[in-house]
Amino acid sequence: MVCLTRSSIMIKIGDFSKYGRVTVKTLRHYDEMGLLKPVAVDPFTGYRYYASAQLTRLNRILALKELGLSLKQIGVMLSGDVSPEQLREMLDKRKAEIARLMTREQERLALVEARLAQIELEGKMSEMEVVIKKAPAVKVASVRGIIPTYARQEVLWQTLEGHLHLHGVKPVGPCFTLYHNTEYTEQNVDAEACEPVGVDVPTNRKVNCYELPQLENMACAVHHGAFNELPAAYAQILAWIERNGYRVCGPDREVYLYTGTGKITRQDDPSYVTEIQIPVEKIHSS
Amino acid sequence: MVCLTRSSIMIKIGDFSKYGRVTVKTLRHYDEMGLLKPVAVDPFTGYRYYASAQLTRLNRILALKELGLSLKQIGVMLSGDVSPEQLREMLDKRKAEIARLMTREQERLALVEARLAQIELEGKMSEMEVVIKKAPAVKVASVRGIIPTYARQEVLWQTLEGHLHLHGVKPVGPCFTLYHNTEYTEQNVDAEACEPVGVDVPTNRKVNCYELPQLENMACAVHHGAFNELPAAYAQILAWIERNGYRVCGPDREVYLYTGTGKITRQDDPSYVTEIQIPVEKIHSS
DNA sequence: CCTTGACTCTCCTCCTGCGGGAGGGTGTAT
DNA sequence: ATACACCCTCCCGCAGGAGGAGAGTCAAGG
Repeated sequence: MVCLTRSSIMIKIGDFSKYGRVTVKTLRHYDEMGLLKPVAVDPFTGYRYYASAQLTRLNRILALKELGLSLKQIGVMLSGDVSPEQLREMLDKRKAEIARLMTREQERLALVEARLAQIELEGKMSEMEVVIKKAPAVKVASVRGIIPTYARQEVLWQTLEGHLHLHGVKPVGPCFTLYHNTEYTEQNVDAEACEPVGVDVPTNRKVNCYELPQLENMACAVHHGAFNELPAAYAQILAWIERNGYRVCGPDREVYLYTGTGKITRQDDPSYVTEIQIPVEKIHSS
Repeated sequence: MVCLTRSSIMIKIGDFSKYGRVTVKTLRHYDEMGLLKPVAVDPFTGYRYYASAQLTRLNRILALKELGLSLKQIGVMLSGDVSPEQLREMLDKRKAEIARLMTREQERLALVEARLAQIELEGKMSEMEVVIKKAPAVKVASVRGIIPTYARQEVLWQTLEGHLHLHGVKPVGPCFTLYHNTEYTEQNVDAEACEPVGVDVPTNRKVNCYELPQLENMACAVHHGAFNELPAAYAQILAWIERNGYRVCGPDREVYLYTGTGKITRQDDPSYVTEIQIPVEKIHSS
């Protein structure tokens, strides 16, 4: 059945796998990878024969695998031509990787717990999902001004689109409004109507053209419905931001993804689709 | 270039991928998985057309993916027929999984740091690898006794092998010695010579036959060299055990994987291969 | 109307570290 | 001679896409 000690110079793969506590499949895999070649292979039958001394190398492989290193990295480390400095470098890299993974899992844990808390509270999943995304840099033409209420943006848009039409420039993406108020207000809103453009647009007293820088962390959520429901949507996102340990760190955007014919005629069209994007940063909980 | 807002009821995959900040590949993948089907597919060209309202579902998917859930699980959750209780159960399971993963990574981090410390200290990798392995339950025939020194085990082995030969029983694996001393000693060693057997062997005053239970955590290392070098090997393993937060918790085994002709004639044959197995348990560092 | 360039489609392969199984040869003990 | 336990080499599958080949489509400008 199992080979005896005295014949151990030529161990068949099954016995070697028992001594090393790994599966036969694993040994064949390591052979194929070049990590652990049997001392002999019968040229006729293809049988692999191992020597007990190879358990040392097998253990080395397993020990490095315990550290979470890939088989390829292990192969490099065991290839022999690695200096202690290189070795230390690899382990340092691995250490940083583990640290990254840990913080990531930590965040996930927090997210899951926030979800669970919400389910306890409301008995269901939220109907609005908030996701952290990156906003790429974008060149915009814009008109900024103080408007009496959120609903009264027409003057900004008319100025902007007239200007673009005049210069024959077409937007290259959905338009959006930037809200510069740092506190919530119902009146005298500091708003900036923006159209993404592909080329520079001549500016004047009213119309600007510049590049919005890339933002790494935008809390984004899509609102599907009338504009007059947007405040409720904002409230939900802000609650999410607070629940998940973030803080608002800049002007938020309201991206108009679908507005019917393109002319905003009513505030209460239920088919409108708007994305709210709020730049946030992580609060460093010490 | 990019579709304008007013035509957004039929968004092509490229634009939709920009709005949702995912790759086109990902969208196609989700389509194939059945997670997010476009509202329309041109039957002639195969072009996928999305509606901006589908960003809601996309965000839901991304939010759940952030939690580390698999696409399959997400599919179940979004299928609609999941009660809040089931939902909570799934999240609870996920939470436990994250916790498991975290402790695992924690351990890995400790292992990596132990390695790094060792490299700092010795300037190279250890030449002996220690690995934690499971020892399966094994039925053995054995002879136990107090022997004057480690090297003087012949009497035990002669008794045991004579008995086995008498009953025509052959070992089914490499033999080993169990050392029962709880403290280190050079003299009057409490040793037990063991041969794994497949069937019950008649016992007598000297020879026992019983099943060694399975052990979950054995610190294992292979020594490749003469028996009189074994004390140094033990010292290394014990150092490893201490460095890595374990504690010895039972009698250790010395497994004779290769002993030349099978008759131990010399103590200093450099081709001997011996595995040292020390049962350990994790110290709960509070 | 035609071209051009940007999109889009459907395959196909690759990545990690093996596990499972098919189909077929080996070795040894009875 | 015949079991029966081993061993071999493919090949597929796993998660979540990335990368690319080869070919078809669409819209704008000349």
